[in-house]
Amino acid sequence: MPRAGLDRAKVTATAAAILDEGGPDSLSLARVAAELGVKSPSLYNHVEGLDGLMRSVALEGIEELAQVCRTASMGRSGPDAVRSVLRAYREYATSHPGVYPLTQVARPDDAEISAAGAKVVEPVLAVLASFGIEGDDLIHTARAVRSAVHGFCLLEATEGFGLGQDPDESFERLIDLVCAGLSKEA
Amino acid sequence: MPRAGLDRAKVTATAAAILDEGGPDSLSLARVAAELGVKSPSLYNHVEGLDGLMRSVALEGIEELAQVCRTASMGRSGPDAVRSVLRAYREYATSHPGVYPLTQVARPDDAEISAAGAKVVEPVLAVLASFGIEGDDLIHTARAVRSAVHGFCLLEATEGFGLGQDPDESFERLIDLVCAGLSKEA
DNA sequence: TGACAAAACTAAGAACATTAGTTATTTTGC
DNA sequence: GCAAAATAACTAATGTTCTTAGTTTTGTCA
Repeated sequence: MPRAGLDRAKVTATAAAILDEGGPDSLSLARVAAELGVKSPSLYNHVEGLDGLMRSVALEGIEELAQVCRTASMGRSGPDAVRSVLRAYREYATSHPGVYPLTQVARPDDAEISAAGAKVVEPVLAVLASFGIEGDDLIHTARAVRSAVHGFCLLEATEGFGLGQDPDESFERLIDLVCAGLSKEA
Repeated sequence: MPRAGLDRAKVTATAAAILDEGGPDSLSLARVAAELGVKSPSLYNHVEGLDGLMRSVALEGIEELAQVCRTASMGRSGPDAVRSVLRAYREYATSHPGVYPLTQVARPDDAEISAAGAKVVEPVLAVLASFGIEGDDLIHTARAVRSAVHGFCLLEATEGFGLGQDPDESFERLIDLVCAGLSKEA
């Protein structure tokens, strides 16, 4: 029984790769263990079962997504900032089709996850504030914008759009629509 | 072995109820069978396994959703129609939190599901056409609007919004934002 | 070097989906 | 009304999975 040198990060990364590769149903402890050359009970030394593993993957994904959005918002304001952040958000979602959906299931009783989620919303709030929106307006508007981009990414990930028109073009139009709405709002 | 008098519709309805009651992970053949006073292999006489059952639930849900949207769009146009259809859509989603997500996973190779899905999009297209949008614009705009409402419903179903502000109010603002964007577009 | 913690293992259990083969009950055809 | 065919339930069995418990090996540290 040579030691495999695993840790939480390696297990989580393997799970994320399987998820992005094979879709939501492809993830199992058995699969992860096989990938790592180990038997599934061994994973319990690093991760709290399947639920704990999925939580780890989600947390990692949320933090990456937050980082991406923060970077995209830096030094920008107005429609330019909206475009930049939404594009970056979608870029993350499309390049992590298996992990992304996990990042969007809230666990109100999990402080760590909630805190990470707040970091995703932060840049969005900042961008909207640059339109002069504030207070309750800010929350409602942020929910609307988040809904739009989230819905788009999910539909795209599940092939929900059918064929024909270019999704890239559709997404640019979605940004246009959001910006138009925001300008009228302010 | 008294006969239980099952058929596809009863099995599907039971599955839908379980799903709406207990969430996505609560559905199993064992659970459905227990609910119906039967052993799980018996369900195979009515439904093609778990996958077939989920497909049945999805198809039923899509058809109901299409009906709801069609009704809401009748005799209306412009922002009034947008408001009516989006509200009806959300109303269906919130009252069927377990079934709704199933209605939105596309299966490009399944003609029956695809056809039913098209019937949901139909009223949306009609409403947007009443803004004078047509051609490729129509498709792109429909995708954007659908993304927004879909994303909102999913986030709401997974408690993604956190507490504080009233989701009803947020949804009305989303409608406002969409309408503002559409007016500017046309 | 010897003790202890960590990480792997084997074994076993429970829940599930699914298939095969069997029996009872409808329904249909005459 | 009755025999035959179709239908719907069942039991039994297999394979997969997660998970827990207990064991053994490996690495580290005094």
